[in-house]
Amino acid sequence: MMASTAQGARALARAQITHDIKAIGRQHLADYGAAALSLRAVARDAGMVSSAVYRYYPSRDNLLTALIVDAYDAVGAVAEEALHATRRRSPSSRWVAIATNFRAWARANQHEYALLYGSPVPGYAAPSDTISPASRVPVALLTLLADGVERGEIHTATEIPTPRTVHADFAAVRSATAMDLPDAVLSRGLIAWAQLLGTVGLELFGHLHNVIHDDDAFFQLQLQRMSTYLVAGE
Amino acid sequence: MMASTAQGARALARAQITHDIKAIGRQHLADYGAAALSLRAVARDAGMVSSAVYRYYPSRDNLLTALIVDAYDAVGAVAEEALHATRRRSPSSRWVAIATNFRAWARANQHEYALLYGSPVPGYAAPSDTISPASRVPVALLTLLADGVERGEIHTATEIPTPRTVHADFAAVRSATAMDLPDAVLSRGLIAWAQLLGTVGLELFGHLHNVIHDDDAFFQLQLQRMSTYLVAGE
DNA sequence: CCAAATGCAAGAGCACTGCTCTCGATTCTT
DNA sequence: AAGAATCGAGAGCAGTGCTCTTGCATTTGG
Repeated sequence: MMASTAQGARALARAQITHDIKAIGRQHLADYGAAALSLRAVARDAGMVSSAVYRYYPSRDNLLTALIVDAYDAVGAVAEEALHATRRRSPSSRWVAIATNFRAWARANQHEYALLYGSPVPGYAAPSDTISPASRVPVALLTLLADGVERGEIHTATEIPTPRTVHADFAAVRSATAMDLPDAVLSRGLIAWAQLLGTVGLELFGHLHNVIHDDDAFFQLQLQRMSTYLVAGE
Repeated sequence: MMASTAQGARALARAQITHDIKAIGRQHLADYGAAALSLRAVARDAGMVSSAVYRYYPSRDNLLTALIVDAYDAVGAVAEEALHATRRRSPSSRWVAIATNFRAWARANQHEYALLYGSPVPGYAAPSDTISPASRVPVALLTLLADGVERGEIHTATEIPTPRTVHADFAAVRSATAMDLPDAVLSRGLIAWAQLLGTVGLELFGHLHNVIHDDDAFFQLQLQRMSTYLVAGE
């Protein structure tokens, strides 16, 4: 009933154990993947019986959600770091920085990446507390674009008309983020975001096996093309 | 020991039952997703005990592989159909046709799509008999591009230099497919392919929820932009 | 044409999973 | 100090993939 800190020794122990279980779960996730995440195995590693874990996480999906939130925050932090470190650079090089960091995180945390951006685990519905951390990377991209628009470094003309319904959705994004992003820029931004997810997915999920051997150089090339398109349009 | 057709009545029954099990498995896959595909449940639906199924599919992963191959062939056929139906049209409208068909198939077969292009099921290594059906959609894209290059309808100039290692990989694709596709075109083709996978993934896996409401119009818009970029470059 | 070899379905069983419930023991609150 | 809340452990249920044995049916060879 006390949600705050520094309660009794019991509350402290509870916080510690809750954290430990999550850490072990994260290790299992990294080692064996989400589908192989077993509460019983985590319990064994934590030195307790499986039913005891249920005192801390009411279900396996609940633990998975905690890990998902952490992963979104981790990759979001990585993207934001690149965003801020490149404050004075051109929009295209900022996108290169963000995307490069994003891919590096994905390669270093393959199972987490699959959990976030691959197929959702069946029967699992992402709870609402995941949507805020999940939007950190997209927001970083939008910030980069808004900065670029403000400085006049991004092509904003609309060669292709935006359908009315999509225009309304884009307007909602503008008001929700308080960023001034023309339809064409939002459209290209979502193209770049989808292209990044697609390229990283192709690489990580093995679809480029025996086709592309120098993954680093290939990614860099594609990213260079895409970042040019992102700022200049076609 | 007889692999050919029309052997005894027993061999016929075996082929029939093998087919039936796969059909039930496909139904379960469509209904509940790959991770929930249970050999025991399939056996129940087939009216036999679980151990009997092992006479036809030596493991769950083996059945899954059969379903994956079928799914790749199904989506490959859909892409090729669009390719051939648009033989005389412009490259960009051909890509629109292929991508539209691809997305329609993905929406109608969400769990299959997740199985093919989402995160790979953990512990499962795609056997080599999946790579040929898996390449049907990419090959359709390459064919479209090669046709366009031959007719001079695709921008082939190279504004961005291709790294040596990637150039070698691209050259291997050229010789393997016997298609004359300049580096720049291959690079843009892989951008379009990744963008398609990314956009469909974003939509199907719920990442555009509460952001984009008119999925059809949005997809069409993005596709229009991308197909223009694909043929014209930036 | 009958006997041996083979194919098959069924059942039991092993080790694992998520999850629930009960039962003492510890800890916190009053 | 007494009562209430919390905790870890254990047993148990229903489910999973997979293996092995057992008995029956079919196919094949002499």
